[in-house]
Amino acid sequence: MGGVRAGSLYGTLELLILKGLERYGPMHGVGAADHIAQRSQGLFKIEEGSLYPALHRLQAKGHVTWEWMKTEEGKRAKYYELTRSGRRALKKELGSWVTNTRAILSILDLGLEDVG
Amino acid sequence: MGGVRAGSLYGTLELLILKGLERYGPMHGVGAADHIAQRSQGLFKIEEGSLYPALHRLQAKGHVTWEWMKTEEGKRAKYYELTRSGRRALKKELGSWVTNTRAILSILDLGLEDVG
DNA sequence: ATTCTGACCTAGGCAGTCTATGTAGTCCGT
DNA sequence: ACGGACTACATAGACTGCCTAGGTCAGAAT
Repeated sequence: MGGVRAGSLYGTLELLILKGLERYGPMHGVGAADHIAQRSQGLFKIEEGSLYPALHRLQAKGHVTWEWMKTEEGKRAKYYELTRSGRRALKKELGSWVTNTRAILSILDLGLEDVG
Repeated sequence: MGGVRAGSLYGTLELLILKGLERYGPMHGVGAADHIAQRSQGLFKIEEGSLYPALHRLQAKGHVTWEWMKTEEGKRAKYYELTRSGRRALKKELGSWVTNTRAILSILDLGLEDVG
């Protein structure tokens, strides 16, 4: 059943979404969540109650914009795109995440080989 | 002033405390927090309002026990010690943390060299 | 004795995720 | 054309965990 209460990524969801938009260009909400699920091999299943509020926060901060478009199956969906500010935020938050993770690794007395 | 709102370690505080107890044996609350601050080079400053509730949760789960003792300066303090169940929990949560972190690394398209 | 300090405690706030539920647009079979 | 199924979006309320901002109490220092 894999799949973890994604409390495990508390605080990193916005970062993961931004990264997805950078890698693949405009995506709709469900697409972004799917991307996260796939890249994590199904470990993180983002629920809609987490997903949409996160997208709305990103938009409120000006990190993304959106427009209605059609999916490949012809359904209408909001396609989100990174803004310049979003790219800046991505870079910055990526840096923080790495710094924090490095610190936790050190506290846990783990080396890279344990994570890789 | 370095020091990050430790929201950055949301969900990992109990794990970090357990690890400290494993490494150094019985410690009191402030000692555990100091250990985390030191190993993270001052990045994580655990506030008392986070620290004590976390210790109480660990105790409620049976992962630690405590007894009153004296610090080197002669002050009384609760010294916490890992229980068997605590060691098991440590091992398990360590594994989860590594798994989750690995997944996030993959989503962020980062390699070990970026974290190490 | 009084003050100071270190360790402990807790209520209430807040942010982010989840559960549960609801809505609207599009497709498809009949 | 209509009904039903499906997809994407949306949101209220619960819950968890860290923080702020108070406070208590024992022992040391003066």
